[in-house]
Amino acid sequence: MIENMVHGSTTHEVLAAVLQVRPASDCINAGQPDDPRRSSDTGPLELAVLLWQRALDPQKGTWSLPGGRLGDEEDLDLSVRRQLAEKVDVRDVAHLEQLSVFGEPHRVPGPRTIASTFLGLVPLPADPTLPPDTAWHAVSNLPEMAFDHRIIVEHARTRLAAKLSYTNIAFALAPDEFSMSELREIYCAALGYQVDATNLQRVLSRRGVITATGHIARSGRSGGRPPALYRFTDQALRVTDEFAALKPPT
Amino acid sequence: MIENMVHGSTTHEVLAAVLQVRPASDCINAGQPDDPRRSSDTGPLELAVLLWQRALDPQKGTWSLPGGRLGDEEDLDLSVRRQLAEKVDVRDVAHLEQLSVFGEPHRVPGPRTIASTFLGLVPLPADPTLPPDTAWHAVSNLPEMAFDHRIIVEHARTRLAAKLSYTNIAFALAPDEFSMSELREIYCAALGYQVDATNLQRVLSRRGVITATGHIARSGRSGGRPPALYRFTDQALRVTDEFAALKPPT
DNA sequence: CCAAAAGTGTTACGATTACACCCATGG
DNA sequence: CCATGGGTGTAATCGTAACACTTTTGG
Repeated sequence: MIENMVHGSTTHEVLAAVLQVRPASDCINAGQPDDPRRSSDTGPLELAVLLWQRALDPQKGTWSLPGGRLGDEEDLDLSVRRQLAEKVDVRDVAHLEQLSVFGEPHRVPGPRTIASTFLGLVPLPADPTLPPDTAWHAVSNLPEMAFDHRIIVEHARTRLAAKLSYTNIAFALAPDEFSMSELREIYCAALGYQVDATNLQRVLSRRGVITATGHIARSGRSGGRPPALYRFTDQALRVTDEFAALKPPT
Repeated sequence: MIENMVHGSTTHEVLAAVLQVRPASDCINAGQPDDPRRSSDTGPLELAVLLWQRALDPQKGTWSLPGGRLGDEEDLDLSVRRQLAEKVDVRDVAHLEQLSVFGEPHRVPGPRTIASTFLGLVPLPADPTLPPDTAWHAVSNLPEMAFDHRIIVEHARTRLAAKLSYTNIAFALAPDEFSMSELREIYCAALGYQVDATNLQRVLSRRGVITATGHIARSGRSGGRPPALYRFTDQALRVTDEFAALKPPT
């Protein structure tokens, strides 16, 4: 590593908290096994983050966010996508947005490194094959993490929960087509509390966030009425309920 | 300027969009002179941003946000505060928060420079004496601006408007003590639309954002009942109404 | 026919907006 | 005593939460 501490010159890295709602059984240290009587066959869902384990010092053995040094002619977003593709073989990032910058002079050992952090979301059906040092971890039960990476994951979780409420950001977590029950479980996993499928349907429909496809799925092994399928109207982030209060006059 | 394009090494700057709600007459290019019959004696209020005019190329004559190169051992927030104090003599920043990072490789000429951008707020009574090349500009009527600085101001305005709705961020715009009419005008100026003082009172009181001081101001020259005075309960940012929808069960 | 899952409808509640009305002061 | 601004109260509206009830399927 080239040491280069000329005044005003710093190293810049990007770090991504890549989140996915996925079957808890596929995560390391999943949270408490919840409600055993569940609809889908895949087991309970859990909000998970992608981490790799450091094989070398500093902080050998702790878990880190994927990312790395920004290329000379590289845009920040593209750098994140490149590093996710190269280092952990993840190419299905449906949404990527900036979180904050971490710039404390000694946040990591060695030359001063400023980190731009990102939230990335991977939709449910995708299950990329990961390198051996890489794994999904339940956000509710994080391992010992390197440097300031734990805070970044917390930021990501908070941002996701907030945007689930006032944007269509769940498009980046859900499959193309889904039943309201499936979508409900995704919301429950991401938010960490129970959401009612009926009301979720009404809220998202009135805002135009989801659209019925007209397709009907087959009912599961245990019977039950076959569910109607929906899709997200847009595949890019859209704010749907901007103001919590003090709305502009109509 | 030291050219230093060693791989991975970049220059880092901070840029601040410093906003204040202030008498429109003190701003360059204030918006349309609104409603002439107004309460206060200072004239209509306007949301303004602090800019300095470039005396040299590149982009000579255009207006820039205050900021500059990050110091070697300097935290980002402190760097912003230092540069505001040194370069434009502003020390009354009541609130400072990160906006996004701009990292396109050629966003400015010369060596690659990544900019961390910030929103700063200055409360109303403060009126720092500015250097001659520096002035407040109405956000509704920005001059020709350098590089990507106009976008940054737009981000700042959007962020402020959003947070006025679900946080106590107005503490950083208002004086220590104020009547509801005064606060109403601040909200109107910052949001760009009419807000009702009665309802503003109720919303902010119920949330505990403002507290009555018990003091009563004197009525103005044109008579009228003397207004009760209030203050913000907290002098730091607090989220008061987190979820727009999909609230967690009680 | 019964259990399970999905969908529909109704009610209740909370928060905000809009607006009419009363209060206090200066001229 | 009247114009001006400040404060209080109430009704209307909107959106969501909660929950009971109906529909459709598999065993």
